[in-house]
Amino acid sequence: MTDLIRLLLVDDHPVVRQGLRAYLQLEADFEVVGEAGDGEEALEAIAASEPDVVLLDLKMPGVDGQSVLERLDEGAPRIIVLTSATDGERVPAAIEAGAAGFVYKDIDPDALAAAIRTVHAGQALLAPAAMRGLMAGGSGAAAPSLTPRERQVLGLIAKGQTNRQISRALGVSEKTVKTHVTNLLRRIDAADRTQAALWAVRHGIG
Amino acid sequence: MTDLIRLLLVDDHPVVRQGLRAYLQLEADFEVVGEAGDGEEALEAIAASEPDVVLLDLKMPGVDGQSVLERLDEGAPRIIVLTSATDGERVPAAIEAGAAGFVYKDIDPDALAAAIRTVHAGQALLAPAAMRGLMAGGSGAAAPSLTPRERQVLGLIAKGQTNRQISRALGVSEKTVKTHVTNLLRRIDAADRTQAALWAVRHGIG
DNA sequence: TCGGACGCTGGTCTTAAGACCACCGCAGTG
DNA sequence: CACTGCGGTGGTCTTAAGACCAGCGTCCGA
Repeated sequence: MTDLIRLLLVDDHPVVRQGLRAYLQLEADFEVVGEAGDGEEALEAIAASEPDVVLLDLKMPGVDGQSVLERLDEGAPRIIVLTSATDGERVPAAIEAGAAGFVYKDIDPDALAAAIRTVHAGQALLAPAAMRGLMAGGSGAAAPSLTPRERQVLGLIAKGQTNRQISRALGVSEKTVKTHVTNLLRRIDAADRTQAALWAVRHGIG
Repeated sequence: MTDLIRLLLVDDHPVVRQGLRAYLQLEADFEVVGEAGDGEEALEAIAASEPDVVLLDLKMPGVDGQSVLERLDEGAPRIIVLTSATDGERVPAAIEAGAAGFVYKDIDPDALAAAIRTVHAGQALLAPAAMRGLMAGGSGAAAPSLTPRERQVLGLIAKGQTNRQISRALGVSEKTVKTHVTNLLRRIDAADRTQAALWAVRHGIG
């Protein structure tokens, strides 16, 4: 095997990185060239070690995975997003920001190795069926489709505020707040403010 | 070294278990006698392999860590709860249910080994300062003050369900659900279901 | 036995929430 | 110019939500 795939592991939990390294070192065509515990370190490590493929956790303190994706240039390594079942909602935005695909953290080692090789070969990863609906609707239903004001109102809903409280906070009438609420509920396909608040939490709003 | 500490690793992410095993196998006085990916497996593995110390993740699908703690008997192994910075709110309830202490998942290997030995020797782990306030007030304001049914209803609120939907899911009248909602709102000091849902998310319910 | 906790249910009432109708002004675009 | 998007506001109406009154039966501990 002459074509080594250079890997960088980015996750804030050392045990995750250690576990990944333990798996990946067993593959003859992989070389783990570095690790990073947050986005800042990741950017430095990418520049320093020039990996081919980065396994990137999105949810990290400080500079997170999404920020890393957004700061990478054209000639950057391929990115596989590591996610867990409860964090899947961040994935569409990450894909849109340039990630080549994603895997669940509970993936078995053979599948992970295959994913890495697939991505390294320039192909896209096939999303699990359970994620396709989310990704199909994801870009359309994701936070960017909210107007700035709607997003602001949503953020306050996600802090548990009533319409009246929000109207006072923003210096507008309660009627205006209700309008924004009605509009944003339709956009994010939520039936009520409780669902909207939960949606906001999952999308890192508020 | 004649006194081996038998360890069981419980976490739904294989990479975490693999990483932990990689660390812990380096310690001469530790023996990793098993792994489990959820609470059910954990209970079986505890019975089968009789570990001295269990490293237990609280947040797992199906039977979770808290349930494991609640099902263990008096003569059970010592439990160290694995948590991340964002899941700290579950810790007080876990301690109350019998865990000997907790460590963050980003702990370094030496500190983890020391924690295991401390717990095995029958001592309690010292909580980091950042957690003391939470634990001091934790027992009073934490989830255990909710009745089992209230907790269940709260879990469904935190999934965005209406009272009617919850009544159908639980096979009770909507009136009953409203009663539980009224009661739980008062207990967790929330003004409405949206705040309750957010509270639930923060406390790892639902 | 009694009292409290728990789960269940009914009734009455108020109100916040949200849908859907309408309109305005401003800015940008074809 | 006409149209769209955005932010703002008013009106009407329905209903889900939640507070607070009541009651029942079961279980458990003092």
